[in-house]
Amino acid sequence: MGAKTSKTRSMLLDAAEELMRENGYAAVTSRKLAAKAGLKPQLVHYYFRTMDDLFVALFQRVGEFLLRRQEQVLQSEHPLRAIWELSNNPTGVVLSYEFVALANHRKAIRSEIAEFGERFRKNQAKILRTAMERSGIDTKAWPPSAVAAILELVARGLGLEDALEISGGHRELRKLVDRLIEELGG
Amino acid sequence: MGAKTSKTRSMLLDAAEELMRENGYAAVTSRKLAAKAGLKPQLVHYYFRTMDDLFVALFQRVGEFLLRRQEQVLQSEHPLRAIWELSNNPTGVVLSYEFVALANHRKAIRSEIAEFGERFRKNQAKILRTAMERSGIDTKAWPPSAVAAILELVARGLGLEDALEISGGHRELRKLVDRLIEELGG
DNA sequence: GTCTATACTTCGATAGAC
DNA sequence: GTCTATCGAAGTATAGAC
Repeated sequence: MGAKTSKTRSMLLDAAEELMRENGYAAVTSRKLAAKAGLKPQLVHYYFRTMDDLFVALFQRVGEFLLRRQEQVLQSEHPLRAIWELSNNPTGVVLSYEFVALANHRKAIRSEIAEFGERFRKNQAKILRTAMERSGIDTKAWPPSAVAAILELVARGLGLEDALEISGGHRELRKLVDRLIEELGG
Repeated sequence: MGAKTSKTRSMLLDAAEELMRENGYAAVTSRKLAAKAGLKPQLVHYYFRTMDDLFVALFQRVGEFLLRRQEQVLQSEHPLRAIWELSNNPTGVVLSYEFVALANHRKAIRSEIAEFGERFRKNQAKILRTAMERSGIDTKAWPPSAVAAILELVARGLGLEDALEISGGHRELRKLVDRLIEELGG
């Protein structure tokens, strides 16, 4: 079993991330992966016992990256807008839905995603509560955890529809969100 | 190439739908499909030239079903609640995200989904506009197409998170949605 | 019109060489 | 610690029998 610090290992994760984004999780096979990284297929199994292990390792890497980005949001001048843009980013959205599809039938991935999702949501709610109290919004009528969920789900959903080339209502929706963020954060 | 009316053909589609729901799109292979339906793998290719053709046929079947359900919503006593429940339904949500993942890298599926998505969104917006005007909501400040998008994205996102066993903010969110639907539709 | 025998490609994973 | 030779199972698809 290869070392976690190995350069080769992180090259494999890079290739896996790219393949997954471009061609979906089903395209992440030991052979295609190795071809992309210029390595032999068997090496994949040296660094990751099973393909599931590889997916879990990749998800953890992505998850840690997102949590670091989220901490930067806390220090941002416009936290609400930063939250929105973090979840709306199109390349991130496509990758995240690949993991979701994987999670639908692989328990190891599902529990990773669930754990990350709860943590991420909790942080968002905390950031939101501060911003809302500062703006004098009634946090009883609009619980920050619920608003955080709406904000994230809409941002991600919109990004996904962009990737799928669905655009109905998007112009109006973006304008509406802009206005609401302005009201909440201004 | 087999007849579209064939009993065997629709059995294959049934099995494909079930497999996709339970084990994800990658589990829909000619062999597994045939095993589930008690048939020979080669039969899959008799009724559907390629696996992509099968996915497209299945999506069209599901899409037509949903559009029929949507028409019933029009005649419902509580259209807003009916819209919400149509998109929030957990078994439907899981299947729909499998198709989304497929669409990320198969053009034939993507254009099917895009076409369906636009049609569905447009219908929702029409239902919503009627309901909102009846309740005296300002449809300039709240464009029905944007509200339709929010409603659908949140409903589907919430259903998805339920399937993934993420629950942060859900209780508060459902309560909030209940209240808003009440205000809009009461 | 319906189904099967068969080809041949690609898969994950292990056992063992360096 | 790093990488390779190799295996058996599973994948799609076609050519041809009934």
